[in-house]
Order: sequence, then C-alpha cells, then structure tokens
Amino acid sequence: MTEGLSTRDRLVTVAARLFRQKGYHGTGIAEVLAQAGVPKGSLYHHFPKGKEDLAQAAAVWTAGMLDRVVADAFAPAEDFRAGATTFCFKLAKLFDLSDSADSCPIQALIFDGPEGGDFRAQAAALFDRLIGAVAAQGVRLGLEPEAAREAAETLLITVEGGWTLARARRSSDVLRSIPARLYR
Amino acid sequence: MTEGLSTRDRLVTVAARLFRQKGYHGTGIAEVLAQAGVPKGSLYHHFPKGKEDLAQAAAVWTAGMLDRVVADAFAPAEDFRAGATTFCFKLAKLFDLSDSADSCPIQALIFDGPEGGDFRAQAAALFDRLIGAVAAQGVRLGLEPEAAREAAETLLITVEGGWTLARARRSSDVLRSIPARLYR
Amino acid sequence: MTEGLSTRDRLVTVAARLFRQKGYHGTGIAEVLAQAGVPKGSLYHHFPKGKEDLAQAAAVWTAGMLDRVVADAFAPAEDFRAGATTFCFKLAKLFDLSDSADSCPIQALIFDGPEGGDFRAQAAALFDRLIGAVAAQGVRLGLEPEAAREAAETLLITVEGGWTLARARRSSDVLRSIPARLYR
Amino acid sequence: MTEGLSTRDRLVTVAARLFRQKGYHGTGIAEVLAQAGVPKGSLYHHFPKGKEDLAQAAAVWTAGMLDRVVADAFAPAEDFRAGATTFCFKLAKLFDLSDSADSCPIQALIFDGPEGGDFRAQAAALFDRLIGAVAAQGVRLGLEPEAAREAAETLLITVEGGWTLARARRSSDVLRSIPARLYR
DNA sequence: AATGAATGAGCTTTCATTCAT
DNA sequence: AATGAATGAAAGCTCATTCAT
Repeated sequence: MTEGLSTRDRLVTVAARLFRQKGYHGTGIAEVLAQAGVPKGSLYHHFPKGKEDLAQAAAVWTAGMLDRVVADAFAPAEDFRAGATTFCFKLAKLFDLSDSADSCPIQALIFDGPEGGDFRAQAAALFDRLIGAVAAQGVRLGLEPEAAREAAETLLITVEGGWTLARARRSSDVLRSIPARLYR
Repeated sequence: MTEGLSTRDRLVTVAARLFRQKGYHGTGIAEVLAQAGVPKGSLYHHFPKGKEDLAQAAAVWTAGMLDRVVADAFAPAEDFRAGATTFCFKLAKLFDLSDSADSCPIQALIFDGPEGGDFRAQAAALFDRLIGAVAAQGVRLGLEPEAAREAAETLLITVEGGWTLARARRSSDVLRSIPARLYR
Repeated sequence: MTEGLSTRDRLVTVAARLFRQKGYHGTGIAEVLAQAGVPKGSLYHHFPKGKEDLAQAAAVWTAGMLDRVVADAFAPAEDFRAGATTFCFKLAKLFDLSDSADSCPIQALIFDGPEGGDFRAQAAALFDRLIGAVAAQGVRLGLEPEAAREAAETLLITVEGGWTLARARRSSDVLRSIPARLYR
Repeated sequence: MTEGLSTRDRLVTVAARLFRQKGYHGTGIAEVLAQAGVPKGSLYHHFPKGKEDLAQAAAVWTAGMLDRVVADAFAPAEDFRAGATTFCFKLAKLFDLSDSADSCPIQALIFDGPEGGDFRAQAAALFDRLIGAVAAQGVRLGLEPEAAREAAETLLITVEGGWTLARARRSSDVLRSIPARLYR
C-alpha cells in the first residue's frame, strides 16, 4: 500500500491512517515508523517538529483527499441532490474500506492533534475550505450562493453526524441513509 | 465547582471534563488528580483498575447527564419538534458552558477510551440507549414507533454533526440552527 | 559513600560530583541514576523539572559545602592571612580527594548548568555569598570592611585561577603555593 | 564576521565561539553548521573525525589567538609589569567583545573537549606553552628565568580567576583591577 | 481511607555520523 | 568538494501503576 512512495509520503499516509484509528495521542511515533518502514531518525529530517509537524501534514493530506472525493462526486451530477447522494455513497465506501472503528477523516483532521500551536485553527480552516468547495459545486449546479452555502453546511453536518452513528453501529448503512433523511 | 463532592465524584467529574477536552489518551492521571485535589495513591482505592475504571465511570456519568437533558427538554413539549428544538437549545447552552473546543460529550463517551476491554461496546450501548430515550419521547408525543425511531436517529445524527461544526467554528450558533434545518 | 542517605540526597551528591567531573552537558541522567542506585522514575518525583532541578540542588549543596570549608578554615585563625592560608590548604586537600581532572566546585557551580532559566543568576549569587562570607571573616579578624572585601575578592580570584592551573597540571601544588604568591 | 573565510575556517571560528559559550557537550554539530552556513555533509570532508577534530582545531586556533595577544601586549612594554597590565586590559576588551557569559578561552581550551583521546593532554600543553611565552617575555624584559616563570604563572593564575569572577559579575572590571591587585 | 515515595516500561526527541549522489 | 537524506543509539522525560506506612 505504501510501496513506491517517498519516505515522506509513507510517513504521512501511515500517520493519517493511524491517527484516524487510534487518535493523535493514542498513536505512538514508533508505530508510525514501524508501519512506514522508516528508521527513527528519519522522521525528524522531514518533519523537524516531529509528531506535531506530522499531524499537520496528515491533516493537509486528508483535506486534499476529501477535496478529491467532493470533486469526483459532484463532477458528473446534474443537480446538487444527485451530487450530495453520490458523495454520501462514496463516503460509505470509504467507511467500509477502513476499519469500521475509524474516526471520520474530517473529525480526525480537525480535532485530534497537538494541543498547543495553531494546529486547531489551521485544521478548522481546512474544514471550512471543504464546505466552500461543496458550496461552489452547488452554485455550479444552479443554486443561489446563499442557498448553496446552507445546503453545503447541512450536508456536511449530517454526514459528520452520520459517520458518528455509523461508527457506533459499525455499519456504513447510516451514511447511505442520509440522502433519504435530507431530501424527503 | 467540585466543592462538596466526595473524592470519588470529584475524580469522575474532573475526568469526564478532561477526557472531553483532551481525549482519553491526551489526559494524564496526574492532571486529573491535580485538578480534583486528590493525592496520588487515592485513585486506586476508588478505581482499582485505574484509568480504565475511571473512563468507564466518566462514561456512565456523562450518559446519565445526557439522559437528564433529554428528559428535561421533552418533558414540557407538546410535540416532538418542540422537544427536539428545546433539546438543541439546551445542548447549545451546554456547549457555551464548556470550553468551546471541547468534544461533544457523546462522542467523547463512545470513541475515546481504553483500547482493550469492552469499553467501546458498552459506550455504544449507552448511545443507543440515548437514541431509544428520544424515540420513547416521540412515541409519548404521538409518533408511530417506526417514525419516532427514525426521527430520533435523524435528530441525534444532526446534533452530532452540528456539534462538530460548532466546535470547528467555536460557536454554538450551529446547534441553534439545527431545528430550522431539520423542520423547514 | 552514599550509604544511609535519602534517595534525594544520594541524587544530589552523585550529581554534584559528576557535574564537576564531566560537566552538566557531559553527564547523563542515566549515569547519575546508576551511581546513586535510584530508578529512573524516582528522579522526577524529587526533582520535577529533572536535570535542571538537579543542577540547582547540586549547586546549593556545593555552596553549603564551601561555606563550611570557609568557616572551618577561618574559625581558628588569628588573622586573615592565617585563615586564607588554611583555606588554600583545605582546598588542596579537596583537590587531592577528587579526581584531579575535576573542575573547581565553584566554577562547576556557577557556569555549568542549564542554559535557559535563572540557573546562572542564582549560582552567581551563591558565589557572591561565598565572597561575602570570607569578607565577614576578615572583618571579624580586624580588617576594615573595604579592605576585607578586597582581600576576600583577591583570595577567591587567585584560588579560582590556582585550581585551573592545578587541574591543567594535575597537581594540587599550585593551590598550596598561593599564600606565598599573595602574601610575600 | 565569518564572511570571506573558507568553509573550514568558518567552521573552526564558529565552533570555537560556541564551545566557549556553551561548552563542548552543550554545543550541537547542527548549531555549528547552521551558524557557519555549512551543509550537513560537508563537515566530514574537512574534519574526518567530526566533532573531535573540530574541537582540536578550535583549540589550536584559540591558542594561536592568545599567543598573539601576549605578543602584542608585551612587545611595546618597557618592563614586565607594564606588559602584564596591557595584557589584562586586552583581555578585558576581549571579554567585552564576547558575550559576557562566555567562558575564558583558556579554560574552554583546556577542559572542555572530548573525553577520550589525547585532547586534554594536548590542550594542557598549549596552556603551558602560553605560560612559557609570557615567561620568555619576562626574560626579554630583564627578569631572571626563575622569577620570570613565577611571575608568568602568577599572572595567568590571577587572570584565570579574574575572568571567572568577571563572568559571574558579567563585568570586565575585575580583569582591569588585576594589575592593582598584583603590583601594589 | 489516605498518602506520597517508588518503579521501570515506554514516550518523543536529539545526536553525531554515514551514505549515495 | 559539496549536498541532504538516512541512520539508530542514546538522550531526557512522562506514564500509569504499586507499595509501604
């Protein structure tokens, strides 16, 4: 899975997965290094501030991945509801691919990081950017800017809560039920 | 805030708050003890298995608190929507009382605990019990059992996601906007 | 040598000796612990800030030891020169007792510690206190305050430099030659 | 300050300064490289044995610099006292140029280096050579060899101790007061 | 029940050095 | 000669827990 990637990229992807699974504080550097097949000292060459920098890079990587999911879901859609529905199904697939106990990537992205520093603020900005991307798709598909923004917020709120319940139930069904709940 | 409470209760309430703020793994026993004003050795009198037992007790305490919020919100309500609306506003107040960076009590309750053991399963059961309580209120207020269950699930999904966005924005406004989103 | 001492005192005396021998940065915590026969975690019970606190405690302990050397040297003296001479001979004995490559206790005390914090300032104050103690002995033995202060300064300057040369030559003779140099 | 110097010379001068400021063990290779503006791998081209070789080179460089100070101070002097006085004033100027917390160059030279190897012995020899140079100046200025040697030793002892007190007080005044103390 | 000293496994990080280009 | 990625031993420190009083 991490073959062919650079040392740096292996660290980032492994860290992103582990942080999602066990949280920032629950994940040890040693485990990241072991799974990435990277020796101890190398981490600090690529990420001088260590775990903190790694969390930052993992958040950026995750945000980029989610950006792509949004783009892929809405690209072929004929209206916002269709795009939103595809988005939910894509997330359900993502849920099934990962261990079903994993945290939602977005929540891991935003909340689970080092306490001090500006990690939280930067991560929240990445979340807002994601909402903005969804809203932009809404506008592209014919919604008024105001309505698009609200629809985007509602979608992401529900998706976030849906992942939470899905995680508690260890089943992605909740995520697939979201369009029906939103667009009766 | 913790005055007058027994040593045990001080430990539980302080732990519940800290686990919400910094996560289970991010919270050190030493910090719990310091904030509770309890000496080192005492913890293991009250919680023989230490941190794990403390997390369990904090989860039960949190679940009981949320049960009360549900009961209080729906008790005076004339229909489900009114109860749900009050519930959202009560949660917004809870959000404002705590540090706005705090995790949703439910999510802290479910996901953030010791890895081994049956903590996760028990916590998920507490979450399901909470959904059941909301559904029961729905039935009491005239909904069909099936519809009540779905309404309860939708409410809690949205509230969970709403807390997430509120936390990212550091503002409880999102929580107060939920009824408008759900019951257009 | 460290038998019968408390855990804390064993740590302090061993640290004082090692810091003198190999410097603050050249001395590892592990070595201090090994020689003191104290397990890793115990250090931080007695010295919460670890190595830094230990250096501080070692400096205070060293200053106290030197105070006693001054008092013992001057107590039986009939005039300042006699006391100063005894002081130099006592330091020569101290030099011979320790590994002859050891730094002067005063210099180790003042300069060799953690970079940040107020270690330096506090240590310099301990040095000034020592000069003050010698000057007080001078006054007690009949010198004018001004003259006593100058004599005390000159004595300690020479003793410091003498230890330096003694260390370079690995011989305490230089220390014993100081009275002759000062009081021709 | 280090402009125009070769890579090798930049490394030596920066290392000499840092070793004086923070000691051999307190100075990291990374800091030397950063301040010298030299990339990581380059050090081992110029100093195959790394830090140890660098310390050796820094000691030689420092000794040469001190030789020059002695020569410059005594060259125009009409007798030993005049030369010694100039020497003290030149050292006071050196003290003021450097950070006042810096160690005496001679002491840094002699004592603070790698543990193994023959660093200590070589450094002590450099110190003796310096004393010899001062004594030679004494002979040149008319002193008997024996007396010259003793005067040189006394001067360097006092200068060493004076730098120590100056450092503790963060003031070069002590160094300027030395002639008055020696030659009442 | 309460206390604080003791404990050592494990943590993140820094270090001087080596290697491939 | 120059570069920066790679390396793993060792550093200082934190952790949850146990013990003796």
